[in-house]
Amino acid sequence: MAQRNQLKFIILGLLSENDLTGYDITKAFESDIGEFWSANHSQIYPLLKRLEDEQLISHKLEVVGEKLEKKLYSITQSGKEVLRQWLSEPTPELSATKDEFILKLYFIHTADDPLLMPMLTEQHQLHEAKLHHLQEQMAKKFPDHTSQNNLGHFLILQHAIQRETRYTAWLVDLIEKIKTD
Amino acid sequence: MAQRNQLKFIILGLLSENDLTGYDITKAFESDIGEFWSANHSQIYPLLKRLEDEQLISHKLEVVGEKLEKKLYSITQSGKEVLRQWLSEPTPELSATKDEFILKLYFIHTADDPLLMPMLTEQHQLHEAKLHHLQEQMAKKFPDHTSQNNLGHFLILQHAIQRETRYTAWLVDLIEKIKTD
DNA sequence: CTGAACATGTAATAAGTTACATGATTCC
DNA sequence: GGAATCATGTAACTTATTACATGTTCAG
Repeated sequence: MAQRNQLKFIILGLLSENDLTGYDITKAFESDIGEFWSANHSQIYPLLKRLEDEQLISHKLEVVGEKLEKKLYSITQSGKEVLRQWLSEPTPELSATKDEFILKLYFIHTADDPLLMPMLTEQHQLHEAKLHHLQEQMAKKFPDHTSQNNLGHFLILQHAIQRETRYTAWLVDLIEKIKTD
Repeated sequence: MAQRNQLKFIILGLLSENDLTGYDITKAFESDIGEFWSANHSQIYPLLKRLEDEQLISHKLEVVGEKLEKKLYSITQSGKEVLRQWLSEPTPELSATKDEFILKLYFIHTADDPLLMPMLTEQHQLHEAKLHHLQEQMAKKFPDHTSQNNLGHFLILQHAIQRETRYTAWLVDLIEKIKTD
């Protein structure tokens, strides 16, 4: 997808919370934010340079040990404004979901197709695992069931848990129905 | 996204049901399949050529009126095999959802942020409209509430309706909760 | 001392969007 | 006759993935 550079805003958003290195940002996509967005380091490092050229962020060097230099990035005032502008803009596009399993399902025409049941059980396992993972994240990040200063993060976890609960239940129903055919 | 060419399989899948022109395929992404995938004609026409080079599809010319030539594409035996192979492969990747609103929400930290409520009401409208649209589609495509020879299409519509119902309910809850704060 | 994790980059390629470009047919 | 829709293509650019490439630090 060549959509209008959402990654740029994610980086600004993350830097608005903490100063981070490119590596830290890469890691963020493997945990927290990875629940609902992805990016590789090979995309992140060049973009950090570009954002610095645009003066939305700046960096200072931190030396670790003998010689390893880390670039610790901070958001600038201008960067904060760009971030806030993005947040305040309408978000009128409901992008297509692009779930490969759903795509495949579209091309299964009858309940007796031998490919159907394996597909359903595979997805059931995957979504149940995802659900458990999300529930663990929720328990870990919000142990007292309140959002504190992280309302957004709390809400999207809650939302994702609801989504996966619903997805899993749909698959279970379907598996039952097709079994008893 | 440079994911492993799902569009290729969508085209093969569509052509396995009917012979179609590039224009027909483009239109399919604006209706049916557009609920859960998107593609532009500028991506479709070159890919049709490539798939023909790979001998997965072939075309014959149909002349309409005086001189307009349409290319009506058909799937080949080899194409059918490639499609079936794709369908039978595991689908172990739960791709990140990439919902821009969810992304923005992540960076809203407190319930009293003035940006929050407008975001929620905007999304509520969008998702409610989407839900209605899906319900209409369902009523139109499956008026007798059975899937006939289109199980897959029926199921993904059902799934999408459940998803949007859940999404809308979550937003309504949230709006209520924040209002009475 | 060694392997895992930290840390940063580039290159090649693929996928996707937006804009440019043209012409025919059908319906009113 | 004119507008909407049908029909097909290319060009320029951006975004994203995979692979290549290198070196440091820390924990056991």
